[in-house]
Amino acid sequence: MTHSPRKDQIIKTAARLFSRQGYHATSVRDLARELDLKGASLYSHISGKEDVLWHILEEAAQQFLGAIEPIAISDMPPLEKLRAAVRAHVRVVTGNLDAATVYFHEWKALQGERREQFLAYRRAYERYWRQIVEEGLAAGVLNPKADPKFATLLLLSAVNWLYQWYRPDGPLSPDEIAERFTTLLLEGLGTHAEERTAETVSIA
Amino acid sequence: MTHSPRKDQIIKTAARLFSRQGYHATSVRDLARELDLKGASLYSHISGKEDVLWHILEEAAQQFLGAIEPIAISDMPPLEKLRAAVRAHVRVVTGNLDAATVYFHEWKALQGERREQFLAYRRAYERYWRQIVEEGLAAGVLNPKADPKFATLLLLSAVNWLYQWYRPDGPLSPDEIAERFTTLLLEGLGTHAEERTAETVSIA
DNA sequence: CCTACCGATCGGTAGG
DNA sequence: CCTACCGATCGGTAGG
Repeated sequence: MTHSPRKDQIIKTAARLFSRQGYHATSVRDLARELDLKGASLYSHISGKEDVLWHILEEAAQQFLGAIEPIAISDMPPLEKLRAAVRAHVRVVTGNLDAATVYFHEWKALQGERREQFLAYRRAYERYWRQIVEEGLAAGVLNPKADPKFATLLLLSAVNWLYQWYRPDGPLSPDEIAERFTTLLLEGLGTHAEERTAETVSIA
Repeated sequence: MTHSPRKDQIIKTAARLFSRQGYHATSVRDLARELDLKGASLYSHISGKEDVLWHILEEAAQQFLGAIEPIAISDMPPLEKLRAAVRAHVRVVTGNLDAATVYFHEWKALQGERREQFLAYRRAYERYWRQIVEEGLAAGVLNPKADPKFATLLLLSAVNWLYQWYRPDGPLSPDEIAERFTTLLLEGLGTHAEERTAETVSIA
């Protein structure tokens, strides 16, 4: 976006405060104090408190969409798309942890048209995931027993929960986290002992 | 708990409002209006706004713990425990959707000791899940490549996200949702074509 | 359960 | 970017 450096700083600081205390629990004066100025002075840079929230949410939404879109419309093999999408999502969350937390937690504070706009962004994002899953099913590289809606939900659940537990000082890099999650999701938590035996027998 | 019917009604109504608008965005007068009385009248039943939040959160925490504990300490086979735990969790969420939403979203509004107490409940709950996963790994019924911490995280992500999309008027019953999730998580989203071939060959 | 009221704080504006 | 200020609303209390 084309903000002044000061406005960027305000938005970034607000994302930190909103992510920790929540939008409603953070006052305009809290935000101002963090920036070493008076509450009233903020209003030469912003038009209102919700305006700040909107900028955080919109930028986060653009990041998520901008990360997945090129993957979804590319001609990678479906399984590669899935891996790339998880990696992209994990990178956005880990690279913008405050904004991502606000994105998942605080959008309900939006009113009216902006709320609709935000939900449209989220639906568009989920649609890309759904597309990738359906391609994988059509290509026969995803479990044919998986309902597309449910499989998408499972993927989104896993990646969307990341902001709850990710810590930058943890032992795994974002890409390692993505890799492990994808592998676990694709291979499954089970050992498939019964299925495998049955299949081996039937093949033999 | 041993509340008066009126207090139960207050807590239930508060859970509905808190889950929709958030704790900080819901005023004591909003809550009173919903109960057809004046804001000040609430204070003969409650000792403060945070008190109401605490009751919602504590009851939700007790429900989650009360559901998983008997499963975790039972002598069911590990895979059955996992299925039962998912089913129990889904039942708690779907049967108390407002409280569950508050449980996941609004606990940050708690201050001091109650916040610590709440986090202790959540850690205890996650520990039960971890135990079940580790039993499954030890018994050889879970994918030996799965890191216990990661596998637990994946399970919790899937079940914890449920409150975000579950609607009581949806097509699937809670137990059907649990069943599909467990199957998908255990079998995995992939087809395992490569692995299966490799194993078949090595067995043969 | 009510009326009446409290001080504190809210988001935001005026004017410089 | 500041001081000074606004009306509205906040959670909560007193007293009945």
